[in-house]
Amino acid sequence: MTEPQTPDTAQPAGSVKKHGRDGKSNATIYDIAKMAGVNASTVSRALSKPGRVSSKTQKLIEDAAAQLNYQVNPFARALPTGKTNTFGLIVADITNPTFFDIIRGAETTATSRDYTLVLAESAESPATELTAARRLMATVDGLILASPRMDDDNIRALAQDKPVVVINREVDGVPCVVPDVNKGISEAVRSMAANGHQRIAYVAGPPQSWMSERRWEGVQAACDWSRLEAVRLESSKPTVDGGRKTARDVRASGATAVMTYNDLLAIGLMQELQAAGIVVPDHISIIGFDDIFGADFTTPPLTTVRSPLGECGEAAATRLLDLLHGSGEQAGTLSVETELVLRGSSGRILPAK
Amino acid sequence: MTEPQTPDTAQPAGSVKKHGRDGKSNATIYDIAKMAGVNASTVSRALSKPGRVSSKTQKLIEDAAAQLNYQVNPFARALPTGKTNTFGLIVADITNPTFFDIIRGAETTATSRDYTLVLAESAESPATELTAARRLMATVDGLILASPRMDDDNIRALAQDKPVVVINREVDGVPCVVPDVNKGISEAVRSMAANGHQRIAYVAGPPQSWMSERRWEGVQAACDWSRLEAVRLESSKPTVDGGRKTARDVRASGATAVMTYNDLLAIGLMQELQAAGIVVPDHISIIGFDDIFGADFTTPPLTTVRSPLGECGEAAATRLLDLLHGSGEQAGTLSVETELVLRGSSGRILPAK
DNA sequence: CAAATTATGGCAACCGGTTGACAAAGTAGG
DNA sequence: CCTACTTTGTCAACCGGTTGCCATAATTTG
Repeated sequence: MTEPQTPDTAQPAGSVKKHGRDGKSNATIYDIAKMAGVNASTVSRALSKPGRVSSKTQKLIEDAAAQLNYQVNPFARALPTGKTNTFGLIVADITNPTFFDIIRGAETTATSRDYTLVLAESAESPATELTAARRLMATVDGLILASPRMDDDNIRALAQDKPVVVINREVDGVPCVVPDVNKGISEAVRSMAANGHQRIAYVAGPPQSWMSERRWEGVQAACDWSRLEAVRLESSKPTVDGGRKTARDVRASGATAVMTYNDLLAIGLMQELQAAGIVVPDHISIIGFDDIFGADFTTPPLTTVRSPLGECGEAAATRLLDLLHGSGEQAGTLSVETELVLRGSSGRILPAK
Repeated sequence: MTEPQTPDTAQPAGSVKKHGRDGKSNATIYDIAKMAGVNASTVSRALSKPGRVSSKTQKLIEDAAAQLNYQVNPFARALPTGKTNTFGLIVADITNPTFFDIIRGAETTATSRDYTLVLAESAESPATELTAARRLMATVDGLILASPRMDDDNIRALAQDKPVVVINREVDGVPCVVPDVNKGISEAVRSMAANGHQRIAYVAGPPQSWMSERRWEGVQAACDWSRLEAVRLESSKPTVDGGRKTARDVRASGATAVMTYNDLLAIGLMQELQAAGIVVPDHISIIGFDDIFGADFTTPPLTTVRSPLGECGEAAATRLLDLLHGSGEQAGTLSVETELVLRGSSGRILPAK
């Protein structure tokens, strides 16, 4: 359908030659074999199995290859071996800055280990995500799922097929890389306790977000420990706009400090509160999560619990690569530390006047 | 070297079976052929050439395929055809938010047309960029270069091989998608003229940036037209930090309004000026370029000349896909409009006191 | 110096599709 | 009813590597 039929007359005689094919097309191992006077299989071995051929034929072949500017055809190689030197990364939302660093971390690691990164997005939809994953599965050696939205079962099913590493969520039986929120949260809560806050609100993220629950649990636990009161509020969407819409609930909650599921919510909330004349942090403290790009653009700059997202991306890619090369653990969760980044949006509350 | 030798004893008898291969491996067209009682080539035709086989065998085959949960092997298909349904996107810096919309635009378009996007980064280095491009060339049907740093000649050489589309730069003989800065700039300059500014500074970007020069030319032209004075300043790096460092020069320049090569510079500059007690926009107006994510997080929010980056990504991908399918222009530049986004960082200057 | 090993290269099958050439079957036209 | 023209499906070659098996050459050992 989408593929236009190519009528036999498509290639006008000796007309302008466009892409590829023209003359010095790509050299194959057969060309090298001919030039070096050996068999193609010898060339194949010389080029992939070190030590399998004598050093002088090796040199002969390498010279010929260099001269012909040879490059392996990845498809021809992938066909018999099934290996593509490629892995996939699926993120929930490409424009969400949370994923910027994850992508970069994964890309850097991939390139440095001579792998290619294929990127796909799920647009926050479990169904799209599954489709994308299935599609990628065919062409990659392994898959990284960052903040996946699909069922645990689906993830496990995928992991059955090829190595899969999950970021930002824990799935039984699948290797995961997850920021351990507790350290960062307890630092944050202690800081708030020290500043005299007594009642802390947590603005939750999407209901299907595993991480949002962990953060809420962390906040509750830390508040318990510091003998503060924790209240939970919901948000419509984990975006700046969603954050604005929570302002009303936040004020109604009577909390003097707010932690939000992510920085986007925090920024939106702060904008809305400031627009209503509320001074941050004098009247209310705001703390986000993740320390995304732009978190310090605000006035005051946002205090936040940083997750080392770049590291997560790297770690996940490294783990996946290890898995592909036979080393590395089969499953289990790798924790990375979080920490409080203290900026201007949190502090001591001003005595009510 | 990196590939661990697999000793013959690698597969311990009937041990734990891991990924793939185990039993219900992937079905091939041969399996379908057997099941449907036809030849494999008939299956191939039924599945790709619509109308080439009778409707009843078609149905027979489709049923069998569905039952076997068949999926084409992309490599097997790519080998004879050379088509991979994949294209590459190389950006200068993955963490630069400028590129995120481009990436998303390209990814969305790719997915919607059933293509897969492969992402690579050049880390702002022409050499790395070229390497990445060469590497990708082997596995993709075409390539998009966003703000490429390499020579025009290298780009043309790549374009010789497979379709290439360039974003944010004009290269002779290669299809390009470039925001036309003039409209946005003249809106910006007129706005400043109307607000009584007389002397406008432009903070330039990296010397090898094609776009930075266009913007400078645009600023000059617009200032000429409005009879304002334009002065040019240099920056060390096009980042927030680089922006901070230009604050001194900006103050020394005597300009009351500043346009910067990009939003990052503008944000850094604004932070530094504010830290020195200068009020934006009362004492100085600041206007950025691009309208990146986070440009409205600042206080005051940043006025900026928006480039529709998402559209650029989409347009580039669309153009590339058209090229791949035989339609579409061979070369030439597609302009997309820019516009002024008026926010709080620019305005009337306060009479010096 | 012959026999036993080992290092090296060649042969051919295979990975899973695609496609040109052709034969068999079906449909029309005379 | 027979020839001419379409359909529809089969055959076989091919894309460019990889790899098990075997034969020969080189080297070691007795």
